[in-house]
Amino acid sequence: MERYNKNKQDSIAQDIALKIQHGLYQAGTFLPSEHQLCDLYGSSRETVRRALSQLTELGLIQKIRGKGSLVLDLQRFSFPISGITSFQELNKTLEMHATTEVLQKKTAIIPAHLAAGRVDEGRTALHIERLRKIDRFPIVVDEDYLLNPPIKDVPDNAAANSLYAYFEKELGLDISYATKEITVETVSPRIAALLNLDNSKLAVVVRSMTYLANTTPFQLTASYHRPDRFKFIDFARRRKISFK
Amino acid sequence: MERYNKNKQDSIAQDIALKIQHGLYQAGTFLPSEHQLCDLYGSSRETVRRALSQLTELGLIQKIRGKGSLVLDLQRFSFPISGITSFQELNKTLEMHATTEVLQKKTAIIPAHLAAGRVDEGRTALHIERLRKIDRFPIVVDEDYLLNPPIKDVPDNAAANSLYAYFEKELGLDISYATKEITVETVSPRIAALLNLDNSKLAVVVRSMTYLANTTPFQLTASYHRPDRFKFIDFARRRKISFK
DNA sequence: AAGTGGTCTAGACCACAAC
DNA sequence: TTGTGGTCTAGACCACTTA
Repeated sequence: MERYNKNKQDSIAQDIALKIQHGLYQAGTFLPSEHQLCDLYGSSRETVRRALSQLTELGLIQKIRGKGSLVLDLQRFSFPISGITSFQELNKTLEMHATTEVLQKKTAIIPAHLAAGRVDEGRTALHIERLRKIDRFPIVVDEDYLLNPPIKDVPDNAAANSLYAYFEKELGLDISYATKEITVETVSPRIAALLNLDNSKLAVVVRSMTYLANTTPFQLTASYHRPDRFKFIDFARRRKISFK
Repeated sequence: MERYNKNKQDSIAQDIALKIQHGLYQAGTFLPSEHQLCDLYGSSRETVRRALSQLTELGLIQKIRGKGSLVLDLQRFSFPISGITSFQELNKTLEMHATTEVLQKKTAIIPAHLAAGRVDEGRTALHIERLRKIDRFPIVVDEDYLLNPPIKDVPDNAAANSLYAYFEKELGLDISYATKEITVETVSPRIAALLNLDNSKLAVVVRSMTYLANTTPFQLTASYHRPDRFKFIDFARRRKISFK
C-alpha cells in the first residue's frame, strides 16, 4: 500500500483510489466502514476520515450518514479534467495518441493580455510554444511563459514531454494551485493557421496562472483549442460557505 | 459570528470568509495563528484547521508552514464560477443587472442527448426553459429537466427567481455535487434565434447533472451561452492522488 | 439495539521559519 | 529558542439507518 506519499492519510487515499480504479471496490457498493479501514491500515479514525475527505472532494465517493461511503460512478464517461492536470498526464490516463511539437523556446516579454493584473508588465520569461496533435490533427496550441525565478531554463526533452514532471521531479517545485479562465475568441492568423481553423478563426482560449505552495507564480499559459475538439469536464461540490 | 451554519467549523469558515471579503483580513497578510483562532472561537485546534481547510479549498487562503495562513488575492478579477453556483447567486454576488424570462414550464421527455448514459431514456421530467438577459441582451438559454421524484412541481416565481433557493429552502433538498461538461457546438435554429447568434450558430454548451447528498440525480441542465459573452473562471488545487 | 458516519476535543510530536 | 503549521492519536458524544 505504501506508495510515493509520505503521509499516512495520503497513502490511504491513494490506495483506496487505486482499488476503486481497478474495480476492487465497485461503483454502487460501499467501502469498508471507517472502523474497518482503521483496522486495515492500522490508523486512527480521524486519519481515515481525512483520506476519505480527499476521495469525496475528487468525486470518487459519496459519504452517506448511517450507511457508509458509496463508490460513485462518474469516471466512466471520461476523467475529470478540472484541477491542475498537464496534457501529458491526461495523455497517459486517457491513453490518447498524442504528439507534441515544440515550435519555439526562447526568452521573451510576457504579452500584455496575459500579464494583465497578474504579474509585472514587461517582465521577461521563458516562452515555450507547443502544438499538440491527436492522430496527426492539430488540437491545441500551448503558449507557456515560465517565470525566472524560479525557472531558469528547461531542457528540450522536458518541453517535448511533460513540463510538470520536470518541475516536480527534477526541480522539486511544489506546484500548488492555479486560476483558470475559459473564453471563446477570434485568434491571431498565426494560431488560426496552426490549428487549421476555418474563416471564423474562433478558438477556445484557456488562460491560466499557476502558483507554487509559497504563493510564487511561476507559469502563465494561454492554450488555444479547436472549438470542435474542445471538451472540459468538471466535478464540483456545493460549498457550504456563502458570500454576502 | 453565528450564522446559518450549525457546525462550529462551518461557522468559523464562514466568519473568516466574510472578514476576508470585507477587508478585515487583507490580501497579502496573514490570518491570526491557529492558536489565536482557537481562543477567538473557543474551539480546539482541529476544528479551526477544518475551517481553514475549507478556505484553502476555495482559494481564499494559502497555508505556509512555519509562517501562517496567507490571505490570497484571487477574487479581484471576478468570483470563481466553479463549484455549483446558480445564476441567481452569481447575479447577487457580482451585482449584474440580469433578468430571467421563463419561456416554458411543462412536463416533457428528457431529450436523448442529455439523458445519454446518465438517466433512463424516455423518462419524463419537468422542463423549464429560461432566457437570461443582461442589460436587455440575451446571454444564456437554460434548459432544465427536473426529475420527479424528488421534484414534483415548481412555482412560477421560483422559476423566475432562483430554483436552487426554492429547492434548498422550501423543499429542504440537500444539493451536494454535480458533473459538468463544456463544449462548443452548432445549436438549433430555435436557440440561435433566442440568443441572436450569427450565421455560424456556434454556442458554448454547458451540460450538467446535479445530485443530492443521497446520490439521487435531480437536475439535468443544458445551458447555451453566447460565445462572445461566455466566461468560465476556475480555481483549482493540484491533487496529491494520482492514477495509474 | 447495533452499526454507520458527523463533530469535537486535548494532547502529542514533528518540520519549518524567524529571530 | 519560539512560534507557526502538519500529522496523528484515542476517545467522547451525537444523528441517522437498518433490523
